[in-house]
This record gives sequence, C-alpha cells and structure tokens, in this order.
Amino acid sequence: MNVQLHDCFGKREAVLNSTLSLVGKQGFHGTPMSQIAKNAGVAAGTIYHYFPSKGALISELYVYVKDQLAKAIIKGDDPSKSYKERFFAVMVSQYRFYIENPDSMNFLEQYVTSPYAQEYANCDSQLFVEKVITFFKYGIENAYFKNIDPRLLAPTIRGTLVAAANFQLSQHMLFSDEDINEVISIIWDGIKRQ
Amino acid sequence: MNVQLHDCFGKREAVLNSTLSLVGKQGFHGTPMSQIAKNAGVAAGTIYHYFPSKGALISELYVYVKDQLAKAIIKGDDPSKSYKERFFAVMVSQYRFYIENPDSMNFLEQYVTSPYAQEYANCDSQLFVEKVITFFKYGIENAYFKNIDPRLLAPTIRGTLVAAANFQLSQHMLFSDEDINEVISIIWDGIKRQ
DNA sequence: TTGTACCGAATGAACGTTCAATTACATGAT
DNA sequence: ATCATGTAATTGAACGTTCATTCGGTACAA
Repeated sequence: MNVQLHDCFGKREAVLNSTLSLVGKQGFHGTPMSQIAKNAGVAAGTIYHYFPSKGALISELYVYVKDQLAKAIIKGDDPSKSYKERFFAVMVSQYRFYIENPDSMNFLEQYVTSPYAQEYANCDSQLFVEKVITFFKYGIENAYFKNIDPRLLAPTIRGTLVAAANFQLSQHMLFSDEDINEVISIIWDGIKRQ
Repeated sequence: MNVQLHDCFGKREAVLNSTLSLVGKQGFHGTPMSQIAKNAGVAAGTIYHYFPSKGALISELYVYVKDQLAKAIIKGDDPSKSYKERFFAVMVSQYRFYIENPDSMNFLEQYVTSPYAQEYANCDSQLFVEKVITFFKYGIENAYFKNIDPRLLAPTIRGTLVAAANFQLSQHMLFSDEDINEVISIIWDGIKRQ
C-alpha cells in the first residue's frame, strides 16, 4: 500500500501547489506540465485525471488562490470596529498574505495581465466577490470613499499593495508595522472622501 | 521592385511593432516567431538578422516602448508651471499614452510581471530614467510628496493609472477630462504631503 | 468484476533557430 | 553608362527540441 495515497492533501492539491510555486517563479509558459508533475510527485498523466487541460488547471488555480486570499482577508476583519479601522485591518491582512505567499502574489499578478484572464473571464472566487467586494461597495455607498466605480477601486488598491510587497520582497528588507501603515495611508488618503 | 522595401520605417521597426501588437494581445509565449514574421511582412530568418533571440527581441522592445512612453510624458511637461500642475500634466500624458496605445500598456504590464524582467533587469530606457524618475525624485526631495522611496512610488502610480486605463478600455467608455482628473487626484491625494 | 487512481513511455504538433541560397545595392574600375 | 565585385539584407525550408496530451497498462478497493 502506497503511503502517498494517504497524503491528507491528495494529489489534486499537490498539483495545484506545485503549479503555484513553479508558475510564480517561471511564468505560465516557462512551466511545462512535465515539471509540474515531477515537482508534485505525480506522473504527467495524473494531472489529466484531475484537470482537462493546462489552461483549465491555471484558471482553477486562480480561483483556489483567490479563495485563500479572501479567507486571509476575512480572518482579520472585526465588524464591530469603525469602517476606517476595518479598512486598515483588511489591507494589512492582504499585505501580509502577499509577503507570506509571494508565489501566490506573483501568480495572481501574472494571471490578471495574461490572456487566460480574458478566456476564463467569468471565473472568480465566489468567496472573494461576496466578502471583499461587498466590503468595498459598502464603503462607497456609505460615503467613506470618493464615488469611484468599485471595478476601478479594486485594481487600484491591489496595484499599490503589490508594489509595496514586491519592493519589500525584492529588497529583502523588513517593513515595520509603521511602514505598512504608511503604505496603506497612501491608499486611504487617495480614496477617502476628503 | 517591391514597394515594401521603401517603407520608411524599415524591417527592424516592422518587427518591433508586429511583436508589440501580437504580444499585447496574446502574451509572450502565445506569440510564435513565425507569426511575428508574417505579421511584420518579413521572413522568419530576417528577425534573426536584427535580434539574436526572441528574449533579446522582447527586452529591446521593452526599452523601445518605454522610450516612447517617456517622450509622450515629456512632451506635455512645462517646467515653468507649479509642481502640482506639472504632476497632473505628466499623469494625464501617461494616461493618454495608455489609452492611445493599449498594446504598449499591455506589453509593459506583462513584461514587468514576467521572468524576462528579472533576466534583463539592468536594461531600461535611459530617457525614462533621466527625465521621469528625476521628476519624481524632485517631488520627494522638495517635500511635495510623502517621504516614499521612489522605487515604491513609481509602481504605485503605474498601478492606479493602468487600472483606470484598463477599466476605460474594457468598458469601451469615454472618460471626460474631469474623470481623468479624479483618477489622478486619487494618486495625488495619496502621495502628497498632507 | 467493475471502477477509480495512477503511471510513464509514446505521439504528434508547434516552436525557436539555423543556414544555404538568392537578391539588392553601394563602390569603384573601365 | 556599363560592368565587376563585395557586402549586407532577405528568404523559407529544414532541423532538432520541447511541449501538451494521449493511451495502454498496473494496482487496488468495492
């Protein structure tokens, strides 16, 4: 009896995580299926037992990663606090997620700028849309923010956080809580109703 | 005698522009050299007369596009105006460039999030660094901006402008000058010294 | 026996790159 | 003007490799 079979994460998740770590470093097309398989400890054919094609694997991974991001964001949210405090907490959670999961960040960044994003445009994490987008919509409707289309708000925020996280990671430096707050202030000061 | 030969731009630029328009839509690896050649009206082998490899072609294109962006930005700058006015003018120029050259925007976005960017990290447009980066450094040193590392400032600004340009392009809508000013205000309010 | 999970060699298409051959053109001699 | 010569530009078929995907087979559980 093979121990691998009792791996509590299963081969499906092994493939997803293998893809995430390789694509994050090498890009979609720099990452062959054979390498994904080897890195996951499965045979090439096994991938096709779980995913119909490479494209489908990538777009399923997108939802998978976005789900994890949504969970990380929600975990830090306390609805009893003020909206501004909640906003800062949500941003800190997102920033932390990027720092702790640079492969996830790189993957998401590559995905949204790639042709995959258009091809599978209707696929997104339900959790993310329901919880996170709703949170920002609330901020707009209740006049905490300038009157910006939320579809514009989301990539703007992501852009700044990703820029900061990339900067921290590439410089191998540690941002203090104060530094992180300063970055989030850039976002907040930019979008809050003046 | 072939009329093509008298194309005042020459085949080298034809290859660059062909690559730009195809990679902007299909991504690096979705764009084979054969297609670049056909689209440029040259033979496959001709590309290798001007560029040693596909990777070198891509990274030369990056400098080429960044140069054009720098020129577009500089053209709208009037050093006799106030710094805030200059900042808004520079941002409007950059925004207009993205709207008028969506392929260039898509290409730049893909490039910075791709492994090419690391491989050819030392290559950038001299014009861009000298003129544009210098302009922002001046803003920081003279306390118009919060005290942010310029390496953090540049991607933050780009992120917001690209998000807005993408939004306008994908919705096939026209932003009024007022709308554009509002987007730039998000940036300005975020980074200006309060 | 039937079905599910898994394997990995085989397949065929697609790709980046090369190269021998051809053309275009500038230069200088006649 | 005409021709000879050398160099640069251009071609596209051919090459070798790599890749996503397929498929016949094994192992085990129900």
